[in-house]
Amino acid sequence: MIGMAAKAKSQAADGAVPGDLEPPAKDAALREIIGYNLKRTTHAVQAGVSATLKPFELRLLTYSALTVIVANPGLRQSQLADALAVERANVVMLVDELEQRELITRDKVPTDRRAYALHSTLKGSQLQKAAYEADLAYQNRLLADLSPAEVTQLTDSLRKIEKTARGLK
Amino acid sequence: MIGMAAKAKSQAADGAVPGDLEPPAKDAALREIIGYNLKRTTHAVQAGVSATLKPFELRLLTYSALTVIVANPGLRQSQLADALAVERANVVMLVDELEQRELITRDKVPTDRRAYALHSTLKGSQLQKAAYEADLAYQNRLLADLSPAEVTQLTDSLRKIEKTARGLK
DNA sequence: TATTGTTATACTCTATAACTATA
DNA sequence: TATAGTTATAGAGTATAACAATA
Repeated sequence: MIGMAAKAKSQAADGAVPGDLEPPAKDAALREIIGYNLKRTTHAVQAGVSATLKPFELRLLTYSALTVIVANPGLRQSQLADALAVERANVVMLVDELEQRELITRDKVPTDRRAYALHSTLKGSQLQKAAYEADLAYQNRLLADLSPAEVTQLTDSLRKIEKTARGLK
Repeated sequence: MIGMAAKAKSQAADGAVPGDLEPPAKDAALREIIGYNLKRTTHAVQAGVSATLKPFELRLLTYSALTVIVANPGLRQSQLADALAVERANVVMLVDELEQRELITRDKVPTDRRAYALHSTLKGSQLQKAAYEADLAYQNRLLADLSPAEVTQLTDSLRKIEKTARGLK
């Protein structure tokens, strides 16, 4: 909160008040900017997810990568990059980290000697499962104020926007 | 895209197929994770907004800060930090940058010699207005697939989630 | 020529801790 | 003591460019 008096709050709700020296609600100017709402919400959620993942020694990205690998055994690094919507170059150290922790293996592909096939180890699958359950529990708390229909609507809208954004690029 | 055959695509849509060697849809494993959908969408949108702001030589944060300052003349740096949902320390260089570009002024507050009151200059207001219009135009393209009701619902859901996330912290 | 993985580098956003000058 | 602004530092996520090996 921006620390304003109740008086200023009601003024802000009434719209512009000439000579109003108190600032209006903190994000009034950003309220209509969808990108900023997305950013604020994402940031707040990510802080929670990061905290949820901390006991598993996973970050957002390592968790996401591990989840994709568990669900898609044998995929290539470039496919993982696509799935995570980041550049190939940025998954290298990610995969290094998971491999060093023996959560995944990087296996040579006989038919294409440039490529690696990624597989989770048992340890990796187990860690992913535990982290995933913690994440889902966190999400349930996060979405407590939303009806199932609202959640569906939300993810639907997010995907539409993402698709449009990538298309515009 | 993860570069799969149409065959694999339809299999993925049908659910798990034993012995399926093709990876399923790229984000299938992440589909139910609201945090990841938020992140992906936000990232895609931010790339677009950044591109939109580039001609004005503004970044996401400098644009957001300038917008808040234009709408809230005289606010303090700590209030700006609150409005942007970042720590005080992180707005210092932001404000430095805007001040050096003569988009805002940092004025001493007579009643509190620790504080600065932030005001946009004419140049700053004009730049903000132009950038804001470009941003709104981009948003309109971004939200083209959504009905007004969906947009309202989306921002509503985002705020609910943000509030819950900050409350859980 | 195009693609897979890699290295190196840099930028943006953010947090934390410790400091100063006020209040 | 508490607050406003500051400095310094670190970490996370991402992009770009250039390269070797292979297709």
